[in-house]
Order: sequence, then C-alpha cells, then structure tokens
Amino acid sequence: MITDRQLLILQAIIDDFIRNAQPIGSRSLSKKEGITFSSATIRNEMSDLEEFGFLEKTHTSSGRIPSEKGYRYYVDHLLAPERIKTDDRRIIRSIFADRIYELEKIVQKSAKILSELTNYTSIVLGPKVKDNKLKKIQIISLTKETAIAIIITDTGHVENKVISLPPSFDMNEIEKMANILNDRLVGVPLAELRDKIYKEVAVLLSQHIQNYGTLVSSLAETLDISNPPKLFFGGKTNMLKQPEFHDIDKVSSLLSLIDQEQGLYEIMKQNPAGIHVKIGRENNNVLLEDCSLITATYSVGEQQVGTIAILGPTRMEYSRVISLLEFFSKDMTALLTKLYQNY
Amino acid sequence: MITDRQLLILQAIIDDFIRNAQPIGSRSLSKKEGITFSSATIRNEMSDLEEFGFLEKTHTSSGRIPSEKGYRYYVDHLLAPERIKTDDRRIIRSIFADRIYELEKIVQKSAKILSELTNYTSIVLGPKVKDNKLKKIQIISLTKETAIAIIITDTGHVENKVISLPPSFDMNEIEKMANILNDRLVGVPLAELRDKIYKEVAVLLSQHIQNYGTLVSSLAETLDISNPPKLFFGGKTNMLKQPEFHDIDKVSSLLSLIDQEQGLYEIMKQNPAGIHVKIGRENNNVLLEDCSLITATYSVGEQQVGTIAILGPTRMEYSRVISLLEFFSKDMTALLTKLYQNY
DNA sequence: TGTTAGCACTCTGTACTTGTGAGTGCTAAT
DNA sequence: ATTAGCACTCACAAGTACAGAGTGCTAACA
Repeated sequence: MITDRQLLILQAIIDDFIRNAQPIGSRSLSKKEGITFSSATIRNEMSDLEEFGFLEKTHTSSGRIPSEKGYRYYVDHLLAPERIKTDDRRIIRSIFADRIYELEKIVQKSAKILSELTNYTSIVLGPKVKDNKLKKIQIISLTKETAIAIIITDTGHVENKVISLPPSFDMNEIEKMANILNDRLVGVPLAELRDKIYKEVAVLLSQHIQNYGTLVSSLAETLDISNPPKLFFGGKTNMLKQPEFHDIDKVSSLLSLIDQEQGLYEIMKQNPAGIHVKIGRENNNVLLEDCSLITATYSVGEQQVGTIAILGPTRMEYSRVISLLEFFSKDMTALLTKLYQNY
Repeated sequence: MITDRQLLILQAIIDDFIRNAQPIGSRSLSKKEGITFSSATIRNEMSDLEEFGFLEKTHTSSGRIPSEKGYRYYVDHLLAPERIKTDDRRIIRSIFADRIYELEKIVQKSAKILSELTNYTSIVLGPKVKDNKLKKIQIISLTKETAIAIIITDTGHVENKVISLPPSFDMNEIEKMANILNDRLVGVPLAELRDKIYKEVAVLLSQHIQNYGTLVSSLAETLDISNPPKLFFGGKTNMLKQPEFHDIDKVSSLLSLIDQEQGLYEIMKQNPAGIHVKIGRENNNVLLEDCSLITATYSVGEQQVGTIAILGPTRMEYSRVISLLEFFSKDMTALLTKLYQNY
C-alpha cells in the first residue's frame, strides 16, 4: 500500500515539476518546507513510487519526473481545489458583463479570455444549433438564378446560404414557397428540418410551385445544419511558451493539428457532462502525447449545448485550470440559461 | 556601373540561396552551369557586389548571402516570370469551379489553396462590403426585449445582429419600422447607411414609431458596417517549416503577430492595385524583418475589392509566387466580375 | 526497524581544445 | 583582364575534461 508520506512526496514532486519543468532530486526536495525527513529517506520513497509507476527518471542518475499514471493519481486524489483569485473572477465575469446577445461572440470572447488567464490554448466548441428551433425562414432573390435563404433560430442564430434557382423560375413563387415553409416548419428543431421537408412539405410545395424539385433539394441541403458546430480558439501560440515545446518539430505538428481543426473536433465532440481531464496518451493521439486536455461543458438549463477545453502540457496547472473551468462553466451556464431558457 | 557578369553572379547567388538557405562561396558557384569563369574571378566580382550593397557576409570568411537591397534589385530587374505548371493552374481554377456563391467561402478556400501551393502563409483581406448596396433589411423579434436585425446586400452578403428593444415596445411597430427602412434605404451603399438613417429616416420614424430613440441608435450601430473586412489565413504554421525560423522566439513572436490579426490588417489595408513586393524591413515592422510580403489585389469589374498576400521568408521564391498571384488575381477578378458585375 | 550518513558511481551540461572544410583576400604569373 | 596559388579566417564537429546533481547501496544509529 502507498503511505501518506509517499503521497506527500508525490505531491511535492508534481507541484514542483509543474512549476519548474525540471526533474527533481531527493536533495532539493528535502529542502522544501513541509518535508522533515532526509534525502536518503526520500530516495527510498521515490524508489518505491517509481516501482508503483507514479514516477519516472529521464536517465539513470537524474531526478524524478511524474509519469502519466502519477498525474492521473494526482488529479484523482491529491488535487486541492484552488481558490480563484478575485481578479480572475472579475475577468471571467467581464465576459458576460457586456450586453452581448450573440452566443458566438460570447463564446469567442470566452476562448480569448480563458487562454489569457491560463496561458494555455483554449478551445471552445460552439453551441449546438441542431436543437434550436426554427424561428423563421426567409428567401430573398438576388439575381435571376440565385436567391439567398436565411434561417433564424429561436436563440437568435442566423444561417444563410446562396441557393441557385431553377431556370425560368418565377420570382413570385419564392414568396409563396417561403410562406409554405414558414407555416409548416416554424418551431421545428433544426435537426429535424431536412426530414420534415421531404416528408411533409415537399408534397405541398409540389402542388403550388412549378419546377420545385431541384429547388427543394438545394434548400433542404441549406437547411441541413449538419454543419458541425464551430470551434473557437484562444492562445493558439501559447504552446510555444512552454519549455517542453521548444522543439520545433513537436510544436509544428501540434500547431498543425490545432490549425486543422478536424482532429480536435473529433476529440471535442465526445463531451460527457462535467469536468474531465485527459492526460497524455489518454487522448489517443500521438500528437497530444505530451499534452493534457481538460474539458468542461456548458448548458442552457438542463440541456448541455457546448464544450470548452484547455489544452496544455501534461505538466499543466491542473488545480488552477480545473477551478477556473468550473467557475467559468457555471457562470456561462447561468447566463445562457437566463438568456435563452424561457424562449 | 554594374556589369552583366556581376548581374549573372548576383542572380545565381540569389537563386541558389532561395533554394538552399545557405551562404554560397565562390568555389561552389564556379561549378554551377552557366558559370564559365574561375572562382577567383567570382571572388573579385562578389567583392564588388558586396561593395554595391547587394551581398552580405555572415562572417569574415563565409560565403555571401543576398542583402535586402540585393533582393530588391533581383525583384525589380532580374526576375524571369515563371511559367505556371499546368497542375498549379488546374488547382487554382478548381477554387472557382464549384458553384459557390458566397464570396467568403471562395476567399477562404483561396487562402487555403494558395498556402498549399506555395508552402508559405497566405493572407486574404476579404471583400470590402461597404461599397455593397443594401438589398433588404429584416427585423425579427426574438423576445420581449430583443429582436434580430438582418441586412442583406446585393452581393448576397448577410450581416446580423441582435438588438435590444426599448421596454414595452409594440411588436407591431417592428414591421412598420422595417418597412420604412426598406422603403428608404434599399440600394444605398452600406457605407452611407448610418448617415442616411440619421438624416433622412429618423424623422420619418419618429412620426410613426413610439419610443424610437434608443432603437434607432442601436439599429444605426448595427448597420454601421465599419466592421473592417475579415482576414482569412492559410498555412499559418508554414513558417515553422522554413529553416530560418527554427528559432522558437522568432517564430513565436511572428505567429503571435499573425494570430493577433490587428497588426496584419494595418499592413494589408493599404492596398495599391497590382502586385507589390515588400522585402524585410520595407515592411516597417521588426517582426517582419526577415519576411517578405507579396500582395495582389482583386476586383469586381474596375472596382478593387480585396487584397491577397503571401508571407514568407525574405528568401522567398519571388518568381513563382508572383506568377501564381498574378494568375490567381486575374482569375478571381474574372469570376467575381462575372458573378457580381451586372447586379 | 525505520531513518540517516556516507560513499562510489552515473549521467548531463559546459567549457576548452583541436582538426577540418569552405570560404576569403591578396599577389604574382599568364 | 583572368586565374592559380597561398596564407589566413571562421564555423562546426568531435573529443576530452570536469563540475554538479543525482542515484543506489551499505552500514551505523535511535
């Protein structure tokens, strides 16, 4: 069994390594306050901790560094929730202080502020729009061959797309069509729009609109908000500040991953409620081997709508980041709930 | 005066340095094809070229590298316009092949493709919307206190913003208001909207709408598309691949500049027509000291609407990039002109 | 029996040395 | 004018030496 003293040492090592990014040896550890026993004792304990798999050496006579398992234990059992500085609270609150109504802008600003607060990279998966309900569809003709379709959701989200009209399409029919669509589709969650168009509305349209076939399909496609939610980033280049990423090749592939977006999206979209920590290889991605990702979710009422994550080195300030994310996600949820709950 | 042989040598040195990023000495240069004279001769010529300020040494007995002045001369006088590979042509054409109507998407895709083609970072300043003319304003109520204002331009560009309504605002008046606005403002260039609202429409509104004051101001703000055009990027991390940026600090500050956007925007917005090359310190920015920026403009008809740029090391493949940009900007202009000219 | 002092050993990082290769500038011969 | 030849310079890589921080083990100690 692991003793209390060993845990104390493990914690001290991890805390120190998170600060200094340097392997730490028994002698320097013995000088730390809170450590009352000698370096020799520490050596023995360290040896045990290494046997348990919590610590590693970079070479035979180096100090120890935490292993992934070590971090995992630390996160699961040793983490003292950190008090958030009032300054930080204030800064987070400031995101929500302005009377901004567009969810996207709030999310964008959040990403920026969280990365500034943590000095890591923040990634925010924007709110799912597919549960939003249709508020209105507008179709506005642009040229003879094109029109612009705009859909507005109950949360004030606007999507638009230019669609091409069938040749010799009667402009008057556009309005007719929009009316039919609005009659039938308002209040329907976006996710179901596409289906509903084909199943219920197409028939109706075919009775009223000439040449409706191509139009409906291009419209259905427009309305098919399988467009995945957007990713927002803050502090993309913060990784470069971390000493473990002073290797250009490492940083280059990591930044490419971030810039690609696709890969991260896959990771972000599995978003179980609450705060979750993935350490190193737990991320199942070679490029993230030396990184940890802490994710939190935010909701409108009970309905979870988005995910926010902080990406840093495995040597991340877990305690601080977790506290910040907890605080942030609560505040964000509260705000969104207030804004959109009663729609 | 500078002799033809000196120019030949200058060209050979620059061409070689662009390829290999290594200082080049007289002996290796003498082995190149096209060079018929001995290394000693070359040494003498190099010495002269250095005196003219076209070449530099990294240390007393190193080979020579081009100076900024050298690149400048090269770009101005020695550049052989490069034939664009048919593959590259095809790739650029493919941007415009899909029937995409949204200008933004075209621009986005352009940035991506140009960065892939050149292996440098591409920056595209999106089309100016302020010359676009208003096609339609829509105001749609969301809640008791908020409504969403949507404006559509003649080019199919859509902007929207949530506005807050004065307390106890009558929903019916929204429609009235929208009608008035559309009556008076359709066809007006966006840049003039704000003025026009205050000067012409406000009076009218005040006669028909109660409590119109705050509403008008928030609406005017919404319509004020002083929102600068967006910047689009491709290959942000391509810089990391260049050997001259293997220094983390350099690359870090450069990427920050790129991520900040603001700084680049200042540079991009002064966009004289045609293709322009800024080399090193000509960019007037310490962070871009080792970079060159090649800009090109694109137009709708005669009306120049946006700028596209390639950012690379001073040791950039000027010839290739210039040719690509020339080709691209012509094609882009042709497409846009076809799409939007006759609106 | 758990803790600690002491010691031999290991490994990294830095500094110093040395040799090599690619380069230069100058001079004298062609 | 051009070029061969030569002395000289500098960067870079390899080798050596050494200090510093660390380990593991053993034996003494409370």
